[in-house]
Amino acid sequence: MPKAKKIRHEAKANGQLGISKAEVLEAAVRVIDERGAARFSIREVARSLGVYPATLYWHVRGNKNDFLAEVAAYAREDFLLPAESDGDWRSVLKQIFVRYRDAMHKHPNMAPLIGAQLVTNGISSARLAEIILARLSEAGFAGEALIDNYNATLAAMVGFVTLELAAPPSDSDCWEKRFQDELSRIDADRFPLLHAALPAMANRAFIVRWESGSKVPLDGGFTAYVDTYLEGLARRAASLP
Amino acid sequence: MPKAKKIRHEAKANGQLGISKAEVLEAAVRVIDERGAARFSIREVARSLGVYPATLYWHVRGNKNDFLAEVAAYAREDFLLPAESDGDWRSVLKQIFVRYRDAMHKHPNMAPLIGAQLVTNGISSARLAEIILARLSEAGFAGEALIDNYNATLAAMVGFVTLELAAPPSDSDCWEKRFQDELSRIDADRFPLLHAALPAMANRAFIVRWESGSKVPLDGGFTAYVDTYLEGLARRAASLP
DNA sequence: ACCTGAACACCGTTCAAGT
DNA sequence: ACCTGAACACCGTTCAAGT
Repeated sequence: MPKAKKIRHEAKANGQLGISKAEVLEAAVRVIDERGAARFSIREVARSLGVYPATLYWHVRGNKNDFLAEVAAYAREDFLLPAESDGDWRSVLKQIFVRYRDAMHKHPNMAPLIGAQLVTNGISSARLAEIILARLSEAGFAGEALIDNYNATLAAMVGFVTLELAAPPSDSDCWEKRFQDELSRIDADRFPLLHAALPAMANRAFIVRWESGSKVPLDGGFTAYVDTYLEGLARRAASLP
Repeated sequence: MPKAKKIRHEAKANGQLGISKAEVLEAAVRVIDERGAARFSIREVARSLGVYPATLYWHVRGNKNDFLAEVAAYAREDFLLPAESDGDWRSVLKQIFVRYRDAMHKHPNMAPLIGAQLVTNGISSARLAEIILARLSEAGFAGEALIDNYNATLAAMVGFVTLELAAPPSDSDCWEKRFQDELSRIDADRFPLLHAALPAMANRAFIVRWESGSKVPLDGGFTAYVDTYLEGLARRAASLP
């Protein structure tokens, strides 16, 4: 009997037998948190549970892609705690934006997955949709404009964080050096503004950074982004017929 | 001599011998365009070039992740044509947003990759950074606020499209049916607004859609998103000291 | 219903060897 | 410099068989 199995056997010595779907998904989240989405593998999840790989196919139907989609949906549901916040629509939306970002920063390796995954799952997503629809209605949007601004707002909520937490290509730091060399060779004549701002921007701005937002958060950028979007939303709501 | 090799041998019968790095990256883009990022493999790229897998490791250093990062950077550079547009800063930024979206809609399978990839490469990215910095400066932003709004603007440019073109989990349409069933069971008491808007929103809004933006573009949402962001930016610029 | 055990096709990556 | 050919460890997925 292999070691992992033995551990599992002891852990399950109580009445509970077998493994639940929730356990599988939680284990998957743990694997992604630890190793990153790129190095995620079904066999690794199985190992961490002391179980044969084939077992997981019983709990989660479909292929690896479907598996990841369910993990993303589960995580989103798990991370997005109830947002029963009060205040006007503008401050509630801001709270939701901030809360989503906070949640993702606790699981940075999940962010790209969730951002680039189409599937959503069940109740908590419906609750989120309902809240956003409610606040946009309160702001004055209706009909087709309500739907358009719902899509815009959801994209705004998820968009910044997905980019902010994009993963660097590999763990080796050799490319970081090459990249910094490239930056130092940016032509002051062709790119005067970029050249001038580079000391302040290096590793703190898109395109010229080499570390992810999990190491170097872009707080100022996020605040500017949210405030700008909500300011625009308020202005456009005010000019509705 | 295997078939793919023979083809390649004939194709290279002219003076040109060997394979270039650009050829490798273009082949990779083709593979992603055709099969999607999830089903991308180094061996498949090698096959499409009539070459041994090991060959690719000579042209692109690092592992599969690094390979994908270079493909994403190359594609971004290739897709983002020069944007020597005239007009005030607001209309120029809008043009850039629209152009980026158009480019991504031509290679929808590349969008999630580019959106979730940290690495950028060389000149065209620097040009993009310079243009955005120039237009934001023109709007009145400077110093730390310039950097913050640069980050916000870049995220705004990429964010919506990344979500819009998120990939569905698998090619099987069985989950689409299950998903639509779930939608039809949304509780009208708990989610009144969502329930009411569902006929108009189904497959046309985040959370309640089952097809990607490559099949069902979210044009109205994108327009609302861009106009809202730029309106906010203009207002905040106007109130600068 | 839930899991084992083994099998198969495929992939990423390395490396010595060729030209 | 650039590519072959083979090798190895690992993975996704299936399936009959167990309980």
